[in-house]
Amino acid sequence: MLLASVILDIPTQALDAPYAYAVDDGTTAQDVHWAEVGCAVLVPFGRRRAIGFIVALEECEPSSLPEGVDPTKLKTIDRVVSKPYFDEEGAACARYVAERYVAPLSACVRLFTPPGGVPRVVQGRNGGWRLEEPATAEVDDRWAVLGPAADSFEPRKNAVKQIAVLEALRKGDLRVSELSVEFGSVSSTLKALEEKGAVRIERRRRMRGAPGASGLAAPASFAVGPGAVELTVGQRDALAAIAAAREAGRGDVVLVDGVTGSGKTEVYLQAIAAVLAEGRSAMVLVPEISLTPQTVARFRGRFGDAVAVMHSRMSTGERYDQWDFIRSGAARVVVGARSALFTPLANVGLIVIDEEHEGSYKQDSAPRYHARDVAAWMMARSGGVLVLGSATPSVETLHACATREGWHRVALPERANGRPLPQVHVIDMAKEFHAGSRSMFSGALTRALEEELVAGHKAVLLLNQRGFAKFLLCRDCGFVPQCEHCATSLTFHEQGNRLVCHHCGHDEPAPPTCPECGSPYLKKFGAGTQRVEAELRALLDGMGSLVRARGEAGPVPIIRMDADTTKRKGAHQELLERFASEEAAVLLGTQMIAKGLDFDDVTLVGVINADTQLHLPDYRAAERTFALVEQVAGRAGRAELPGRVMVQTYEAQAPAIRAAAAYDRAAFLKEELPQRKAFGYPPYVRMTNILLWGADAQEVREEAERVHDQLKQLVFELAGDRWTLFPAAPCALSKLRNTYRYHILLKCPPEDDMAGRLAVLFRGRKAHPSVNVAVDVDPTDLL
DNA sequence: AGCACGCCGACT
DNA sequence: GTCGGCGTGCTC
Repeated sequence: MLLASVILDIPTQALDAPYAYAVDDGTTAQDVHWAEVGCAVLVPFGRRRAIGFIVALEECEPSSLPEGVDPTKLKTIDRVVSKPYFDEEGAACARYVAERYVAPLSACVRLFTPPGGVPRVVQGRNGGWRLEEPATAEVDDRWAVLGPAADSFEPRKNAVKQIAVLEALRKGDLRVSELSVEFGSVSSTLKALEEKGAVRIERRRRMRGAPGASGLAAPASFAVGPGAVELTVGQRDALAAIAAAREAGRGDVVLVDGVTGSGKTEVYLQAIAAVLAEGRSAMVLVPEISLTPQTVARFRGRFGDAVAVMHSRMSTGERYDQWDFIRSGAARVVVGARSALFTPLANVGLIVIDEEHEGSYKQDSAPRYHARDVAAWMMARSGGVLVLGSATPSVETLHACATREGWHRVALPERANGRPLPQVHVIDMAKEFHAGSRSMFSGALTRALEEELVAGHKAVLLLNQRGFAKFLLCRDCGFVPQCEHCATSLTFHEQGNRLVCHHCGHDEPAPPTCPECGSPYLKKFGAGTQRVEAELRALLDGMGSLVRARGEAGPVPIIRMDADTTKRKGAHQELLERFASEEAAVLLGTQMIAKGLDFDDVTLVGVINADTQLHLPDYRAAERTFALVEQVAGRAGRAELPGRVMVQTYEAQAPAIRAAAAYDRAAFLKEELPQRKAFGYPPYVRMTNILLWGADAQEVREEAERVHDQLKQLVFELAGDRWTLFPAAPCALSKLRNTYRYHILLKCPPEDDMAGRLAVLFRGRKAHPSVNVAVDVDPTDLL
C-alpha cells in the first residue's frame, strides 16, 4: 500500500509532526492531481477535516507499517486538492530549516506554498465544512481572433464597427478589452461576427505584471557573444573561480568581494549564462530595497522572458502568476527577495546572493532562517554553486572563507571603468562644535557642496537615521514623550506637528507644554530628514556664488527620499528620475539611498552623521558603520568626474570610521575580530536568542524565568560549561505594540550543534496559554 | 487548533 | 437528580 507522510496545515506546536495516511489507488473525479510529494491534501483528522501537505510517499506492506503508525487508526486521504508545490528536495529543505532554526515544520513547509495561499477547510455552524479555494488564481483575458469565415464574410456597407474590428484583427489578435478601448462598446459587434464565423472569442491566460509587455524576447542562445564586454582581471578571476566550483560540483561557495563599481553584476550575468547553457537554472537574491526596475531590467536585458521576478511590492496576483510561470518550467532565472529561494524553480545550478552582508536576508518571524545558509544547503545538496557578492562582506562570510573548506574568496579590487575610488574625508563634528559651529553641516561639507553645485554637479547626502530620529525633551524635568504601546520614545514629525511611534504607528498631536511638569521648554532634539532639508535649503540659498551661478535656473532642487516621500507606489522611481534629469541637484535621504544608485554626475557624497547608536545591544554596530561608509562612498565619482566623500561624525577616532575612510578592511578586522573574540560574539561563538512575549508583564517575566531554569538544566546536562546561558532579561525594546518582551541569550562554540539540542526542549514543551516563545538561531539583532 | 472525555456547582 | 464549567488528552 502507498503511505503518505502529511504535515497538517495547522500551526500548532502539538501537531507539528508528520501524520501517516493511506493513499487510495486511483484518483477520484474530484482530485485535481494524483498524490505526489508537495501536494495539498484534504484529510480526515479526528472528527474533522484538515488540509495538509504530503512530504513523503512510501510503498509498504500493510503488515509492516513504520513505527508509531497504528494500523487500526490509519486513515485514507480524502482528496488531493492541489498540484505539487514542492518536490522531495523541497520537503528535505523544509526539514532542514525546521531543524536548523528550531522552527515549526508546518511553517517551513508553508514557505513553499504559492502567493495567495492554499485551499482551506472552513468549518460551518452545523458541524459541516467546506473547502475554500484561495482567492488568488489564474485570470483569463478574452481574445478576439479571426475565424474560419473571416475572408469570405462580407459585412454590410453601413456596419462600420464590424469593418473596423475586422480590419484591426487582420493585423493580429486583440484582447476584447483593447477593442473596447479603441472602438467603444463592441460586445454586440463581436457577437454578430462570431455568429457569422468571422471572429472567434478565446480565453487565454493573462500574466499580471508580465514582462512580455516590455517587448523583450528571450535570446535564442544565452551564450555570451565574443567581445561583448571587456572584463577586468578581477571579473575574469571571479568567473574562473565560479566555473571551477561548478565543475567540482560539491556546492562550493564563491565570495565575489568587489568594490562598488567593480562589475559584480556582469560576473553574475556571465556565470548565470554558463549555468543556463548547461541546462540548469539560476536564482538571484537581492535585498528588497534594491529590487528596482533597473535591477530587473539588467537581468531581463540579458535573459529576456526567461526571467521571473518575485518581490513583496508586487500584488498577490502578479506574484501568483510569476510563481506559476516558474512552476511551468518556462522560467530559467528567478530574481527576487529572500523568499524567492522557495519558488518551484527546477534544477537550480547557481544561486547568487547580492549584497550578501545585508540584514534583510534574515527573516524576522518564524521560521527565522538566513537565506545565505539555506542557499548554501541547497547548493551543497544539488552540487551547484553559491555566489555571494558584496563590497563589504559580512564578518561571518569572510571568516567562513578563511576557515571553511569549499568557501572561496575572489577580490575585485578595481572599478570596471578603471577610475580610482573617491577620497574619503572624515570630519570631526566634535571639533566643529568646539569651534563654535552649531550647524549640522560642517565647514568642509558646506564648501564642497558649494563648489560642486556651482560646477553643475550633483550631491548625495545621507542621513544615518539609526537612532537619530527627532524627539521631544523637556528642559526642565527631562521628560521624553513615550509611546503608550511600546517602550520607545516618540518621533517628532514637523508635518502636522505630531508625535509618531515608528514601531506601531501610534500617532498623537505634539503637546505644546511638558505633560509632566507643564514647562513650556519642550525642545526638539535630533534631526529628521525634514529638518535637514529645511536647513540645507537655507544653506544653499545663502550661497552667493551658487545663486549667481544658477541665475535664471533658480534654487538648486533638493530631492528628499525617506519613508514619507516614498510611501506611494512608484514614488521611489519618480524621485530618482527627477534627480537624474536635473542639472545640479542634491539627493537627501536615509539608508535607502546608500546603495544601488548609479549616477554618473554625482561628485560629492556626504554622510551627515556616520555615528551609530552605540548603547544599543548591537555587536554589529562597528561592522554596520564600516559597511555604511564604504557603500555610500561608492556612490561618488562613478564616471569621468572625480568624486569625493565627506563623512561627518562625533567619533572621528573610531576604528570603523578611520578604516572605512582609508578603504582598509584589514585594519577594521584587525580591530574588530579580537573584540568579537574577547566578548564572545560571532564568528567565534554561535548564539541563540530565546524570545518571550505576552500581554501581561509579570506572566512573561515568570515564564521567562521558568524557561531559563529549564535551559539551565538542559545546558548543564548537554554541555557542562562549554555553553554560556545568560539570565532572562527584558529586551532592549521591552514593550512593543502592547506586548512585553523578555529574552534569554545562549552562546556556544561554533562547532557545537545548538539547534538540535534545543529542539528537544522546545518541541516537547507544552505551550503557555498567554506567553509566546520563539527561538532565534543566529540572531542578527538582539533588540 | 478543535473537540471529546471527565469530574464538581446551580437549576428545570 | 441533570446541565454545564473548562482542565487534560488525542488526533495518522
